[in-house]
Amino acid sequence: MAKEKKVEQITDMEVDFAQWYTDICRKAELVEYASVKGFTILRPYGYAIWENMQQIMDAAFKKTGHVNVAMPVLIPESLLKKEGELVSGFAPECAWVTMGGSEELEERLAFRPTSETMFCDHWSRVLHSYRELPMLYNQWCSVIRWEKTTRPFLRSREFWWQEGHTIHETAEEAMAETEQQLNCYADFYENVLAIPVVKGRKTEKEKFAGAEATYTVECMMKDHKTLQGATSHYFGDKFSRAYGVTFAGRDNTLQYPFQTSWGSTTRMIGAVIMAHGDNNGLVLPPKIAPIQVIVLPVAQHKPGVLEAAEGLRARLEKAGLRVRVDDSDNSMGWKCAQYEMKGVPLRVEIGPRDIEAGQCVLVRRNDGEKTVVRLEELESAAAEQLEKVQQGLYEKARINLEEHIFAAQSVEEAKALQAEHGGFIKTMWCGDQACELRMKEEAGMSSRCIPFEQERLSEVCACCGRPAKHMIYWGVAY
RNA sequence: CGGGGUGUAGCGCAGCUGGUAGCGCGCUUGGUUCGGGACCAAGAGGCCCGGAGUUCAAAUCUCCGCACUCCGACCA
Repeated sequence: MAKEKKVEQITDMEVDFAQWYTDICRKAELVEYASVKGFTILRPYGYAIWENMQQIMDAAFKKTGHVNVAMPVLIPESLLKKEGELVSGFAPECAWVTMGGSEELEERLAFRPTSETMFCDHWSRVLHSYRELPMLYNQWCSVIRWEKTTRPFLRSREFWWQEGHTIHETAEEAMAETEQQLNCYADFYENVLAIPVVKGRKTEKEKFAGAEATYTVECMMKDHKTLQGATSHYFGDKFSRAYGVTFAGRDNTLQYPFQTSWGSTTRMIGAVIMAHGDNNGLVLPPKIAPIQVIVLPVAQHKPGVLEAAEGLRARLEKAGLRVRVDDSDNSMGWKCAQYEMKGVPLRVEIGPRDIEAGQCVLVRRNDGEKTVVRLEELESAAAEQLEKVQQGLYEKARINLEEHIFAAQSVEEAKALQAEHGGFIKTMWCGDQACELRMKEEAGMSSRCIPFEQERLSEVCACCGRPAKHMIYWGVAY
């Protein structure tokens, strides 16, 4: 008989996945609601996860020649309006500033929902020659989109992200950049977040407003709904023409550069929660965990125990790990539960009996596996266990993805498969938006992407029976 | 933006056949505990979401807002 749980109980995911998710966000102290609807506060523990993500991604961006900049938060309406598709895409969710002090503004100013317009406006002034290309810019900031319904990390009216914006001399270079950055996201998801992805192209209906093509990494959550992980867009020269961005080419003719943009957001924290979390709480991949190892002294009042625990902390820190000791006088059980809730990947237990035996106990968060190790092997053993957590998480997520991709030959079959299993339903598709709308209408699924890795499931579109152009993945998305 | 649910102590809730508040956890102090969510004692903590009504009297009844939450539509 389980004891009554008294510390911050969270709802089981099988009972109510949405409530489980919200419970983790709040009780692991990642996020708190702010006083304006749809706005959230990233608390220290949640922000620390974001900082770790930022550090790793930022280093990857810099390695491929990108530099960081900071653009203004406000966009004049006239500037936003220069590219028609972008405006119609984002206008419905813009927040506007209409007053400056007590004066009504001549022209209202939009809070940036995304910054293509400002990058273009800037480039139209500073770009002169092909010699200055490419310009590989990125910015870390928050943007505002007036969403109707909001959920922590997954959809809020303000969210933090990075937006990369680049311009290139040729279309080929810009396409290569788009692909490179998509791969950068895929690598980050798989190697850092331990979440496997499906790479592909968005349909016309789902692509970014104003883009010529949008590429995406799609992931599978534990409730078998899908999440768009990050996107990379190819713009051609559409925006540079709209914003008058020009340069003198090698042949001294005036030319328009080719452009890309790519973004990833704090939604990735939501992805981690729903890809790895369990009924005991959050489970963090070691590479982004604010605390990678929690050292718990057992019977800490006994002489020598706290000192031993501190010694382990010092050694692990020296080995480059993020480590904490909990020497509060909460019970052992409470502490175990607490750090499980917070998703700390590895727990080290040390008590009088261990000290006497010259050992300590390592416990993995993802599968509860305990390993007794000699004290002198602590550093290598901890590193090894953290690696096993990373691999264990990826492996479980990979199986969850692979076991939830189903092929269908008709809308009815697709609907039935989705209802029974969730996941990605793959079908052939003629490329017609009418069929896409029908799938949404009748089966409740949107197109997620046209995977790069194509299969020939049949010769005809599952919706209309006409000749098929692509295999496409459908799903219920966050 | 449509449909449901919920707003009372930090958190979870009770009180809702009107008479200005209570329980559990947490918090503070002291003590005993400590190998998986400990125990005893003494405390601190509330414009009962907001605004209008009805009434001698409103957490409770009536309207109107607002927020959160879930399910759709829209979107990272």
